Order: sequence, then C-alpha cells, then structure tokens
Amino acid sequence: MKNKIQLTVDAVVFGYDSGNISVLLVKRKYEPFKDGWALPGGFVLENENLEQAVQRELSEETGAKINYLEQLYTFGDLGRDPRGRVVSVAYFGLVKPNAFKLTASTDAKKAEWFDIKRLPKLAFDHKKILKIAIERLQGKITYEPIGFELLDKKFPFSDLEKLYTTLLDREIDRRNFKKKITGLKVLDELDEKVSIGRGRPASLFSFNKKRYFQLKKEGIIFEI
Amino acid sequence: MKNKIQLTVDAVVFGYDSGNISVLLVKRKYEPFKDGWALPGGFVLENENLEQAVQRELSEETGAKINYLEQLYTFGDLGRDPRGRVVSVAYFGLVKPNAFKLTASTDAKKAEWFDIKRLPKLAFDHKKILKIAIERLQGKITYEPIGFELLDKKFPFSDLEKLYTTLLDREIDRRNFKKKITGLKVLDELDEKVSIGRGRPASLFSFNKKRYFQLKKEGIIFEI
DNA sequence: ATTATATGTGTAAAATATACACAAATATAA
DNA sequence: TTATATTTGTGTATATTTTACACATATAAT
Repeated sequence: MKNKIQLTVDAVVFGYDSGNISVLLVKRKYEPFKDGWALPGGFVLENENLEQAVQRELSEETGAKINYLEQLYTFGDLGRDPRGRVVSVAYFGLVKPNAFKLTASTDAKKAEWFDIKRLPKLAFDHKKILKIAIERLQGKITYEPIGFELLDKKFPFSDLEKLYTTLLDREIDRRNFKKKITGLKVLDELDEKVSIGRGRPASLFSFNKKRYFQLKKEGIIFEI
Repeated sequence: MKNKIQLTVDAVVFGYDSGNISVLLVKRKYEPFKDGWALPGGFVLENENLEQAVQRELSEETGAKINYLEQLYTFGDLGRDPRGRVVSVAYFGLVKPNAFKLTASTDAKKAEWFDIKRLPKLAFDHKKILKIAIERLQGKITYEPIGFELLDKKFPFSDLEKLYTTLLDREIDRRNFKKKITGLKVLDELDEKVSIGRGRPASLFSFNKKRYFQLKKEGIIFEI
C-alpha cells in the first residue's frame, strides 16, 4: 500500500530519588547508534495502539511498567533517523522509585537511570525529545499535582518539598507550600512517623487519589 | 519494509466572525465516508515533514494558508479508519476572518465553515479530535493571548472582549478585562476610530507581536 | 549534656482580583 | 430637531490571594 511510513514510539520516563531526577535510558544493541544511549522505544505494530506499543517496548527493554503515561509530542522531521523516514510518537511517563527492577533484554543491551543533569550523548533526536519532556514536566508540575506519581506511597512532607525545589530549580517557602498543598486536601496525614538520620521525625503522608480525581473533574487548577 | 503504517495529518482550524466560532470542514469526495463532512487532512508523503503535510492538505482542500498552527495530539487507536490501520497527527490552527477565500479541489468536494455549535455528523473519529481541539482552544486562550490570531489586524477592543466571552462561554467584566490586557502591553492603540451601527465610535487596536514574543520568552503567564 | 539538624507552625503586609455605575459619542426614531 | 437607544470608555473601594518571615520541638551525633 502506498504512503506507508515507519512509525515508532519513544518513552521519556522520569524517576526521582532523594533529590535527583533521573530518566530511563537504554544502551542500543544494534545499528544505528549501536552501543549508544537512547530513549526506550521501538516500532509500532499493526495490531496494537500507541500506548500499548510504548508499554510493550518499555517492558521489553527495561522491565518497567509505568502507571502515569501521557502523550508528549510527535516528531516527524525528515532525517531524524538514518534508516529513512521514521515518525515517532513520544510519551512522557513518571514512576515511583523502587517500583520495579531494571532488566534489559531484546533490543537493548541494558537499561539505566541517568540523572538529568548528567546525561550521556543520545541517539537520534532524543536530546530534543528529552528537552521537551523536561519542559513539560516542569510546566505540568506547577498546575497539576503529578509530583505524587514520583514519590513512594508514604512519604514525609519534606520529600514533596524537595521534589518541587528540584524540579522547579528554586527555593520554596515551606510554610506557604504546605498551606497550598494542604488546602487542596489531596494529602492524608498518617498516624506514622519516620526518622531518617538526625532531626525531628516527620509525619508520613499519603496521596488521596479520590480527591485528586475529583479536583481534576472540577477543573481546579493549582499553582505553586 | 516491515512495520510501516499509514500516517495522516488532520487539521482543526478555527475561525471567528462576529460572535461565532467556526471550524473548517470539507465534504469528502471519495470513500470511506463519501459525501460526509470531515476535518481537512490526508496522507503524509515520504519527503515532507508533518507541518508541511498539513499545510499542503489545507491548501489543496480548502485554499487556506494558516499562520498559527500547532500540533494537537496523535490518534492511533485501532479501528479509527475503515481502510485499516491509520495513525493521524492532528493539528490545531487559528485564522483571521477573510484571510482567504475557500476553494475546494482535489480530494474534497467543497470546504465550509461550520459554527462549532451547529456541527454536522463527522467522518472517522473526527468528532473526538474536534472535541479535544475545542478544549485546547478554551484552555489555551486563558493563559496565552492567542485570541489575536483570530481577529483582524485592527480591531475595536469590544471584539476581543466578545471573542473571549464566546470562547469561554461566560461574561467578562469589561473594565477588569481591559485592565489586564492593557497591563500586558500587547495592544497598541491606534489613532483611528471605527463606528459600526449606533453607539459611540470605538478606538482601534492592533496586536504588538514583538511584545508578545518577549512575554513568551520571559515565560509570563496571564490568566483571564 | 551539648550541639547539630530537620520538622512543624501563624501572622502581618503586599499584591492581585473583583465588584460595581455613570458620562460620552453616535445612530435611529419620533 | 429633539429624544431615545446603544455602544464605548473609565476609577475606586473591597475582598481575596500571595508572600515574607522566625522560633520552638524532636531526634541523632558528638
């Protein structure tokens, strides 16, 4: 059939661990860019939709199963792949730390987390894709509480605060931030405390999904 | 080559004329959905990038040349096209009224503007695409002054106000709205007045693109 | 026991958003 | 030509939201 084009999906999956934002990359097993680092991804099959394709590729290449996944942008410039015309639908994902163990396989030699401040050279136009994904992450986090997707089920409030200062790359006033988040009522304070190293032990919080979806439904926007 | 998929582009182009928001549709010449209304669009060629493809299809099918065009979303569900697996990259465009004359041709019997409140039945999953485009339009207009893309070069302030009330489907306080827009300094007041029908003649304004790009660069957000 | 470190909490000032009404300039109708 | 209807144009007072800011408490390390 005429007018067919090679279609791929690529995933930019962000993770967060104790003050560092990292992104999941795979080392390529085959040409082009053999042994180079790239975003996980691959060709879309005839009988799967786009999101299935991303999840399949992520699972095959890294062992990851991502809960939060949204479409980012579609990259279709000529010459972005040396194999010829390839259009790629990029996705944007967030995972909790320790949500899975990395396991390489099929197309990828190995999968690894990279701090977004210390990235290796990337294959294809993946540097550009990653840049757009980081902008989306920074933009989105200011008006939707997706930050929780990056934290453990139970977390001290300071984790959330540190996540935001890291992502937004600026200081946040602890009291004002807490006032704002508390006002949204998306956090449940647990009867549990955790003490990490010195300092006063912190109450643990968990994320109230029900309330979150209610807010989303009402179109309520928050602004950090 | 394996793994190739049919790739199309579709355009949701909005226009605005004296209180009505309309969208550009074409009547299909061929099966599937022969004689049905659809978004302008078509197959992406091997040697053109996505934006070129949309502009080409728009030009071929409607004669339109769109200034403001951004990617909306990529639709890749199975079964969205009876011809088989077709993935479509949808674009979102805005045009000034009278920017061009509609001229049908190649694939389309004719092109027409439809008030978004009186839409015909649409081919494929174009209803869904249009719905997402309308949400994008309503969302975007509250934090980026893209409304100007829909107005003539010179316009009375009341046009802008009416556009916003129409798009957001709610009343806007004229004084407060003007305060906000004036504060952005994206409008230049001209030494010209226009009088349409009865009532006091209105000053004409024009949109200061330089200032607009400066604001964008600074990441300044406005909120209606 | 002392010191260092992280958590937890409230209030006052500043900035922003909202509510609100009448005069001026024109077209139309009487 | 006068009166009436219609649209534009403008400021201030109040409410709401955001920001700035400091010290007591609970623990670990020395």
